[in-house]
Amino acid sequence: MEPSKAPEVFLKPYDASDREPEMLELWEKSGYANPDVCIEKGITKPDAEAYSIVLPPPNVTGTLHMGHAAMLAIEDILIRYHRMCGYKTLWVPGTDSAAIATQSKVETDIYKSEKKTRHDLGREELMRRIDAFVEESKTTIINQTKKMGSSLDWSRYAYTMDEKRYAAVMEAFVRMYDAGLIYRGDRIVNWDPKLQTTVSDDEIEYVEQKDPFYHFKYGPFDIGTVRPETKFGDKYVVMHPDDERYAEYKHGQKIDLEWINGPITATIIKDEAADMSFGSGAMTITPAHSTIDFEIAQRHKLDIERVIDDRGILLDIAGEFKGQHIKKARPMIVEKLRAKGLISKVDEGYVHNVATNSRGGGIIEPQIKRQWFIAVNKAVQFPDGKTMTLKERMREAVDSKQTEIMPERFEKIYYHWIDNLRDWCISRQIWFGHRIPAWFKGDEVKVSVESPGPDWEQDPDTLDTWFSSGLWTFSTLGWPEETTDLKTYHPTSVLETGYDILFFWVARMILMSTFLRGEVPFKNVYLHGLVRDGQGRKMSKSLGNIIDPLTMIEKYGADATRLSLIIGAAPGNDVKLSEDRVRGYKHFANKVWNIARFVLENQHESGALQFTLQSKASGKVELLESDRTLVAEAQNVAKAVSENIDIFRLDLAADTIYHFVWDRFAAEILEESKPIFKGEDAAARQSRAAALCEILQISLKLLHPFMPFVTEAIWKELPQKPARPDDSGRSGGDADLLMVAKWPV
RNA sequence: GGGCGGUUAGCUCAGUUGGUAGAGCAUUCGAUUUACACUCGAAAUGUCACAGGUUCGAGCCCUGUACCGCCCACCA
Repeated sequence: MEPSKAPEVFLKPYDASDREPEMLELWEKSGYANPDVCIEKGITKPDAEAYSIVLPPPNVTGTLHMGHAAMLAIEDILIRYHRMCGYKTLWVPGTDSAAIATQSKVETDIYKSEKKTRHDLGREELMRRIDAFVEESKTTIINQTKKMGSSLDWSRYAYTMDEKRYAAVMEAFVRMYDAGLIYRGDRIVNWDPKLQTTVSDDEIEYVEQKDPFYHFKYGPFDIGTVRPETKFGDKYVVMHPDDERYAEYKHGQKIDLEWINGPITATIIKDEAADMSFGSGAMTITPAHSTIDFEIAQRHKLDIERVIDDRGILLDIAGEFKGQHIKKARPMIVEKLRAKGLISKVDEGYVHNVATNSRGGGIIEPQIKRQWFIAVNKAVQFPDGKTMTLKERMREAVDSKQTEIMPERFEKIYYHWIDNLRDWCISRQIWFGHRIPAWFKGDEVKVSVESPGPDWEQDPDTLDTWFSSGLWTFSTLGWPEETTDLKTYHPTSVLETGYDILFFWVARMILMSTFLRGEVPFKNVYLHGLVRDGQGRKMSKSLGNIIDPLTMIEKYGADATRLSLIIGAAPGNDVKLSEDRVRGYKHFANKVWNIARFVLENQHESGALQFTLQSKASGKVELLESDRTLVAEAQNVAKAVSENIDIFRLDLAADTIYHFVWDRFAAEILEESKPIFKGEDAAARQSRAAALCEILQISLKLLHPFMPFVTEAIWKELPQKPARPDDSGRSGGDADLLMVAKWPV
């Protein structure tokens, strides 16, 4: 008996760079990433359960890095698995404007090439430049995203600054304002003197710094500071009420003393904020430039006076130092105090944390400013009738398990964040972003989407980028319109993202969704780890240890790149990635390819692949007992893989199928088959060939979510697509593309 | 200062309700035409950080210690 030939493509090793673009085109043409198409073609039942993920939108102006690649791989696995299982499956793509980052990038570029600042250009011109930059660079990230094999529904693409999302942001602001959740007030905020804008608490990064720590004689007290330049206005001495060292001083008592610019009268304040164990236990306060001092001042209704302006220049109160920049003034002030004999001691090398703007900004200077805030401690009524504060609601969402965070340990971190949450400052003084729908006329303020009249001026500020991001799960689905998409796909099934943005984003989406829709934005939060280099270091340009996903895709294929990010990556744990790892999985792709070749070369024994799944129904060929056992084994693997995916253990799922395919199917089952095919027993040959076909199919399906390209490429070469054994959910038999074939469980 | 995670083979890591220590990569030796050299087979390597405790039995549970990493925090 002559062996039938496998299709000729199998005579060469699998070439990912050759086949992947072809598969991408097949998928794109099919439209199967769009659930509406799947329903139309009878692949998905119209009343099937929905499964949806909204892609955390990458920065429009960025390029794809391994973190994105990991995110795309994980989400695509979940999506492809559920699509194959028959769910009405939607994965919504989008990009983010990343306001501050984008604006400062464009500003920097302009300054480099033209020596012009944004003020030279003006607001309109800068916006034009930014739009042009965004337009140019967004195709880059979109194309790179596609190369990973991400089965996103591009017909639903959203951009945070597009018309619909913009409208959603305006609507959200107005509704929250009307509900009394958004207010405008003078409060102490984080001011970035470099970027000239406020920054939210979460965007602050503490950087360790070494500075001299000065001890001053402040009347009878010893006070310390690293910032002498803020001390001009200090006229209150604060100490703990229980501090026995200062028992003789009474709250409110006045003391005359000599200070930087002459004699002043200081007032004693007893407050528990003073730490008895730190230094002398006594401190002076600068309420206008320190959050804690501001709070003390408010508690005791003390005077609050600004010392430093928005650019870091000393004000009138500094006397002879007025007009100086704080950096330059500091040594001069120290010198003067020293000359007056007011310095008692200097500790060089005092290590402390300095607040900086994590978005490439400067050192934060707390300032009192009139800004827009979201009140997190104010009780309001939610759409579902509940009345509570935002904080309480955010806690409840997770506490009640409406939203489950995985790995579970992150729930604690989430609670901790909420408990320490203060009112959220949402206005920014940068130009690129969503405008605040507030209108001013003299002292009057009106909040509305449209201008109230010709003589009203719009608030020049823009919104914190996370305000719009908070709406993302539902603004992408059409909110505020009550669209079919919104009803079908919200709350979304899973929010999958890196653990580093749990606070920035996840918590804010819960806030926005519960308030504006009365429901959580997602049922599950799955947090993946960070991708690091082979030695566990962060990937960075300066270390030169960046592994570029696109390079890996070119060299080893997207399938290999995906697997390298999945296998061995336990939920929430960082992944250490090396090129060797990616290479190893390329070998695996080729292995699968050759398994298919071997099976196809022997298919003549069973009268073509179509036999396999039909055999039971038609009764044409009876599998031998031993072969039935082998098929059952593959089916058990399918069960194990499914169970692991269901609990987000993609690493274990991938590991299971990997080892079954290589160590069991290829190494043992195929090897054992060789003598059978050489043998004289025709029934045994036929039965074995049929079993191998069956196992191959199961394997391809199980592998497909993890390595969609090579499996789809093999599927395409199957001489005859296997017909489906049953039609639960789909009318067209097993599909033309593996992407929508029925999951084998 | 508070919290979280980690410590298992040379390297990177699994080990899911406690039951004789595992994988990949790397190393060494060997093989080869009914798939695959992007292959196959075999070998070697471990006081599971340390010290106690619970248990018939602990990598796993409890207590403590050490080191590494991360997050949070307004010590002036």
